Amino acid sequence: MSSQETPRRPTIADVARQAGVATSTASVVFSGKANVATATRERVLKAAAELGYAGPDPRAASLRRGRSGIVAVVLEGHLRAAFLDPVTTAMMDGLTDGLADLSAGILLMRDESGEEGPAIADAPVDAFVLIGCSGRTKASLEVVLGRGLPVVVIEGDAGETVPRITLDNTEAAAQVARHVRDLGHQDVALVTLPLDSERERLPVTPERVANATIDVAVHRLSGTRQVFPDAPAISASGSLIDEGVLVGRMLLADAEKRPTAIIAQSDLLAVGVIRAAEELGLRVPEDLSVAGFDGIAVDGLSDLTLTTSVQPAVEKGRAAGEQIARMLRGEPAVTQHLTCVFRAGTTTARAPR
Amino acid sequence: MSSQETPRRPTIADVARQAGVATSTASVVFSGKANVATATRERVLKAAAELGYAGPDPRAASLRRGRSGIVAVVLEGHLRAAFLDPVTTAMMDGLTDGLADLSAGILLMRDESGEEGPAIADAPVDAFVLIGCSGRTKASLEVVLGRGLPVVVIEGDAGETVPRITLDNTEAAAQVARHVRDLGHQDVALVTLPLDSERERLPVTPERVANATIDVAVHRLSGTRQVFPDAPAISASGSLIDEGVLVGRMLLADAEKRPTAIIAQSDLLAVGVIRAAEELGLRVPEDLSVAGFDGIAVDGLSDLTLTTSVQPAVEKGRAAGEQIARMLRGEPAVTQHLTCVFRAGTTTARAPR
DNA sequence: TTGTAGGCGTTATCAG
DNA sequence: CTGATAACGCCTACAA
Repeated sequence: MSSQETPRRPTIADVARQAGVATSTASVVFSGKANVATATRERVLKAAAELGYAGPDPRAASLRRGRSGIVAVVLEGHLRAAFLDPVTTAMMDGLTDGLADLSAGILLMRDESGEEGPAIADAPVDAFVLIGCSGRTKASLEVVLGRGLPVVVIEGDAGETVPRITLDNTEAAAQVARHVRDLGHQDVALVTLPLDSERERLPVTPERVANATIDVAVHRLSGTRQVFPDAPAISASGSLIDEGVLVGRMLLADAEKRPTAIIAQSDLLAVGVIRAAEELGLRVPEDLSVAGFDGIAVDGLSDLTLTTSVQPAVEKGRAAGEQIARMLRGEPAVTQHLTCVFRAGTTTARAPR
Repeated sequence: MSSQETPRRPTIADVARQAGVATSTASVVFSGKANVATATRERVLKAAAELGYAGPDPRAASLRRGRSGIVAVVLEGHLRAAFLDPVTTAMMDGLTDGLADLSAGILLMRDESGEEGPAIADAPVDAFVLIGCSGRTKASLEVVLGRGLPVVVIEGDAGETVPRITLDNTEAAAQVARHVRDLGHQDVALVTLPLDSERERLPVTPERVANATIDVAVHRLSGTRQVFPDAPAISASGSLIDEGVLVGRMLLADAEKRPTAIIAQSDLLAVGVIRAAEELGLRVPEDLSVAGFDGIAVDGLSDLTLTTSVQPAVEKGRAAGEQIARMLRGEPAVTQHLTCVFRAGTTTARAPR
């Protein structure tokens, strides 16, 4: 009789049978939802060990419970690019915290325009976090809303009905600009984040701003322009140190009409600008003041402290996680507006005269 | 009669009823597994639209199919730290490629010692990729193997039975060292990666090496020591530019017995060392030769090209993804040994005499 | 081409 | 505290 072939994995029913209890009892032993007599529990555990049963199949449990314990994070563009950005990683960090109560996992997805993998349309997740909702991401939002799953949008233009996490980019940028102005600077140049998916390294023109799709860049720019309406600006092709170096060189090339201060829309860009300045033998901040945005810990800027606006990157993630948690509990989610904090560093000083 | 309250989401059965077809037919319409008369399909789709049915519930589908379409990636330590490392991000990139055939999602997890979230023990995933299997990660490996799921370990000490992706760290490091030796250097100092989870910035002693838990550091060190058995070494507390600066200062502090070359175990550390040298007014490579490891594109090293060993970071990820794909197809997976390629750059030169 | 039936492995409910 | 039973929502032979 021992010739029965059973290559299939044991189920909780097998365990229960082996232990001489009901499946429901065995189930409770594993879920811990109710009290079980110690003797019974031991019997079940022993049976499980004998059969090599490693606990309930999560897929079946998901179906039954209606929850998979996974939250999808939809990023724009290649995953690699996303993780190159310290702000994004910090945010992910906060997200894991905010989701901690749910002890939910994070499923990474990019919002590919959809031709190939079904991906976001049928991922077994309980909720979605969309990051930077611009253009194509809106299509993703449609799909998600169609599925009727909870969704939170971080720093994206998603409409009033969707709970969002927003930042006071405009005001924070204005604050940085005021600091620079108060130091006496009048010749100021700007380095912006990419304005659209083209990501071209180009002078910023009113037309380009009008057609821009990346809100963060537009908002920060408008804040800065409140103070320096006519400051020349160049858009970087990404938030990278090397980009900052390239744009910095462009802005500092002409020794005649060199600005006395450069305001960048990200700390990485600012560091690049500083490096470009050093290349040219300019001292920061004596000859050139440089300000950034984000307030991340930039690796490789040994001694200087960057003047910047510190954005609550971790907090953004945490807030999103908390809203998701609320929605999954059936409570209404709310849009949360977070604010940046200005930090005066050692990279800005009074304008040389 | 319209007073019926149905707050529950429609199922495929509801759609089928509404369309006047069998559930199986409706199912096929969505899965596309078989041919359906165009008219019928349209009817089903219309019914779905009317009911607001957004496609099959992925949880139910997973159970039925026995696949969730998700692969877990287990990282050591905080996600933030993991993604600060360019090698890791590159690897993730490759992984997404390698997994592309499966159009599987990537579930990020950290291998926390387990007290809290069930996490890895019951995530609804089809397979696992463990990265850097040191110490606590081994516990994770146990759990995964217990679940009987396919698993691949990248650069970790997991035993012969587990398919792994490995790197010839020892030989590659030896190669870098030989290059430096062939340039005539005799006073050489080393900067290693952290040796253990303590991550202390300390001189490397034989005792510390004996107790080291991070294989990568040990292997690279042993390769270098094949050529420079007595070179003094300091372990960094992480693979960061700023760490390289700190350790660089330590190694270069004493102008009397300053090394003529420094070999770092990562490119980021090497860049830091270069920066430390510049601070001291040393020219690289004229006064000091510096070599790294990894061959990543370091953001912010404008003109120099680092002498280094280029590791196939992206390929590591892709290889892991491919092995996972094979295992899920039922084919046997194999351990894959990848090799680094030495690259002579402009940061090393003949030893000054 | 379409319909019917059974089960994937759990867990919630409720009765004992 | 334990046990029986009914879903959870879908997929896939197999039959018509």
